[in-house]
Amino acid sequence: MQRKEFPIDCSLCSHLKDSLFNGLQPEDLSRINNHKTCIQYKKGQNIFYEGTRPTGLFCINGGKVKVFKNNIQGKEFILYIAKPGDFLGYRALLSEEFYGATATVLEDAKICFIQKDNFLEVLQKNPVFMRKVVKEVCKQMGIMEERMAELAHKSVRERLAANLLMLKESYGMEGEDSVLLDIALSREDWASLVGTATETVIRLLSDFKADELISFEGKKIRVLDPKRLAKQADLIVA
Amino acid sequence: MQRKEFPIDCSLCSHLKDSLFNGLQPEDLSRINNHKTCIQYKKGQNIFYEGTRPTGLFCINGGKVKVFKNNIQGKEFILYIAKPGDFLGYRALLSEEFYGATATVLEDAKICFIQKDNFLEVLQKNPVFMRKVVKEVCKQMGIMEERMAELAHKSVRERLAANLLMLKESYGMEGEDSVLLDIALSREDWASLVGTATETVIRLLSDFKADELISFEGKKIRVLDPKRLAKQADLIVA
DNA sequence: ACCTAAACCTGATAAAAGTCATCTATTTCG
DNA sequence: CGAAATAGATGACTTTTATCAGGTTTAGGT
Repeated sequence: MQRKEFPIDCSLCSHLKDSLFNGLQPEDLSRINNHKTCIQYKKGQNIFYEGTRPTGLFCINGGKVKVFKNNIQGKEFILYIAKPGDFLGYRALLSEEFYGATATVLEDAKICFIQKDNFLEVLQKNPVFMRKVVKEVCKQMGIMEERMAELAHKSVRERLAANLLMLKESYGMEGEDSVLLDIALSREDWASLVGTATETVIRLLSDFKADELISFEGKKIRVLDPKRLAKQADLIVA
Repeated sequence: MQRKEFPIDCSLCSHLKDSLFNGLQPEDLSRINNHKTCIQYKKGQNIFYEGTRPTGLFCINGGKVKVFKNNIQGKEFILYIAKPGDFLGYRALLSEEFYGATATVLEDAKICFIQKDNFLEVLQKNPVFMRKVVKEVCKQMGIMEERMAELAHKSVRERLAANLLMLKESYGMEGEDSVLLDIALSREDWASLVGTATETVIRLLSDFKADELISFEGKKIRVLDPKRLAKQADLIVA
């Protein structure tokens, strides 16, 4: 498990514009920049573990990461899939708790780590940044509330369709007449995301494929008919 | 629908010590105090509606309130049950979105309303208070993540047991050898909380009663055997 | 107190989804 | 390259839970 560092300057980071650090004063950004460590991770490596104490903030520069909880039987439930520009691990950092979930690399990643103190100090002395962080956290919470209600009332089929559309928003690459989800998830990961068994996901994805709602492209999925997929998701009983 | 106001001074409020306003500078607290309106609500009245724009913050002085989302078929899912000292509606206020849920009074309530501007200004000029709010929001988020994973992987029986224990923490009144849940929820509300059908809740509660895990006391539930209930909740397959 | 509506309960049935077993395809790695 | 491990797929079966339909009890309003 080698830790390969790579050099990068926050102010030149191509994901700065998508990040919460966007708009930070140059002096604050350089403070962040000067106190960070950037490491390359391979698929399958863990960034942090549920039950451990956060010591800083992770900022994704490249690759994809899943954040999940394990239940007693070891079944995963995926809370988020993070992409470049996203912060990782700030929830537990700000609530001063242990990590509530584990983060594992889905696709080879470059991730910068900012020491807790540096991040918190920049946060404290910069009310505008603080306000942005609060806004983002509350927005995320709204998304979670939505997802929770779905989990409570929608069928697995509906949830799978909803998740396909959700990933289309974040990872969709527009083709002509269809959208490729630029993220390689195993059937097991799909099951962890939707909250169901792997076999059920396999069956439902085949159904969707048979109905020409999606097609498979290697490990990736192409969304052929978002509208009909939305109908599957929305429980439009009609 | 009469709006009956009642007079109260924040600094003398018996729930101040449980509230996020606790520790606020006297001048800030008095600013909040001077710009609030306190109203009495009857059971069944709504505080705010999903899809509308927040104009301020609600602070519960007495009674209980459920915050829920409605799905397309009109089935409710209860996100929180708020009690005196709790803030209501701050999530949407801080994320600058419309309300994502509806709030309805479960037990006659006294609720203070603080105009958005006043709250936000006190928040902005008071980094310590801001930090407390962030901490609380992130803590809530952790709770939601936990609940979401439960929803994804636990059976209805387990979730009902878990919710009984959860409400025991917030509303439990210790008796000798048992704990009364001091909150009157209808079977339908229990179903909305657990994420299941009303009939299923009825059956499972009867089961739990037959197993002498709980007993009924009017509309309230007495927890007789928290330990065995925890076993029901925890999915200790063994 | 009485009437009505709502809440609560029970049983029968059906649908959804989980589990288990097995088999095939695809990676991975020595 | 070939063996082994992992991922994907499919069928049979079981369990869980929702739904529907019918009851009874309780609560609220006049």
